[in-house]
Amino acid sequence: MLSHSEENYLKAIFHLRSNEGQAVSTTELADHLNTKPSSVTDMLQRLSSNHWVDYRKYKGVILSQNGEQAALKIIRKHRLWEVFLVEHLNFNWDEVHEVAEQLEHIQSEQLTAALDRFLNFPKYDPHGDPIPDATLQLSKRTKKLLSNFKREECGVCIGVKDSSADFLKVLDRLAISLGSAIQVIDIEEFDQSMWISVDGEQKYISTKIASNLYLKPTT
Amino acid sequence: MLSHSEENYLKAIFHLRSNEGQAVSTTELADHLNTKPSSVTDMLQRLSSNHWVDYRKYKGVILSQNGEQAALKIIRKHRLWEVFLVEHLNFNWDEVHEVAEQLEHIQSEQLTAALDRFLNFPKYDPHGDPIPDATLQLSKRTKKLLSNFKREECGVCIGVKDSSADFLKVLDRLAISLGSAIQVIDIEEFDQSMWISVDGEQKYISTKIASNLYLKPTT
DNA sequence: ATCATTTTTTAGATTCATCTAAATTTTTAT
DNA sequence: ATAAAAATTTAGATGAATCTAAAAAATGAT
Repeated sequence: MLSHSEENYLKAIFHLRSNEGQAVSTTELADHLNTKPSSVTDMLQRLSSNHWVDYRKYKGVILSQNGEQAALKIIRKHRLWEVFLVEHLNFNWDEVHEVAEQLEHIQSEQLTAALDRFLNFPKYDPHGDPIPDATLQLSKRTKKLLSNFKREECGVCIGVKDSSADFLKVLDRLAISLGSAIQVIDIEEFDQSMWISVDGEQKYISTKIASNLYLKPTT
Repeated sequence: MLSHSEENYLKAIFHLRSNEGQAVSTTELADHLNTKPSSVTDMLQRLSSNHWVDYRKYKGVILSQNGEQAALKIIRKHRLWEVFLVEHLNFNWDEVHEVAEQLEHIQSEQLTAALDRFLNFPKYDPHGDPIPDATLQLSKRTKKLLSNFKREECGVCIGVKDSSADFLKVLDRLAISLGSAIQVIDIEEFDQSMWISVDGEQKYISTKIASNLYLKPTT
């Protein structure tokens, strides 16, 4: 059984290892976990001796098979709880993280399964991040251009295709930023320009804007 | 901020101090918490130095004002989560405790308040124990004779008025015991004898039985 | 290629929560 | 009232998770 702290380390390694396969460095982990490199070294040696990670002195660390499964379980719980908090307890997006950080450590397979069912097996959390399913499979994060969305579809802004200053300026004026929750309200037949809601505010955007915004679908 | 362990001690002292005002002994606590008396002494000294309890060597411990408020907060969370687990995640009564023991330590006033609202401000948990409200007031535990229940009312068996062997024998035959969930299905006009459901099983009981069974209302 | 800088590890402490074993205090039974 | 038994506390250890300071290894700039 993993301690809270061990779980947090595994999760951090998972998140930092986005750059697939690359080992994560001691300092990176220390920064991410708000701790000191020496503490990280201690913990990595312990996690390594229990085969949760593959750690080599001075060379950094990657998750073992076991470690990755454990990390995915925690991420699954974290994201399920976020869905619960937002959809059923009316939390805002910025309020969920801290609480989900605590809830993700609750140990009960039964609880996780029941929560998943209660929430109707959601595929994405409120930030648009994919939720590992019961078998810990992460659905491919399908980043889609807003212009490919249909009416009613929801997503979260995760990036831009065109990153020119001009484009960023218009996004700023429209109050569209990383993390904005966007739903397509209607699409003009005439030119495919869109009526969308951005964090609850209705806006109108041109086709060119829509075809340069990447969203993660949340529906 | 209290640690998990400190919270568990406060809760244990609260529960054991049912015998109002009486100090709780080291051994009692050790038994209840599955730990050793020496560990209890250590913890009591620490809790005492932070004014959570009033502890005197060899004389036992009682909660301070602070300590009692803290204990009530934990109990409030525990019981709210039990309601959630049973009513929304389809847990059975015997399955909730272990998980609620974990959930009760989640720190978030916002979460507790939102959960309370989501559950529609329940007054009793699934075992019939009262849930402290937002101001930590415990509603008086109204133990009622089953014979005073109306149709549809629910309760949990918490004791008997007549404790003769004859009475206990008939209860045993009817599979009614401490903790049984009872709902009144119908009451015969003729003699006030009752059709009830006991843990889901329909039973018929005499007026005399009904007037010797104490229940805690859960509705 | 070597030396300065940066990163990482080791060594030694600290705090929390627990333990066992020994000492002390309280209770109880004669 | 006093001795035996029971309960409680103290003393000394341990393991987890952290820290600071010092030592060691890797990196990178000339």
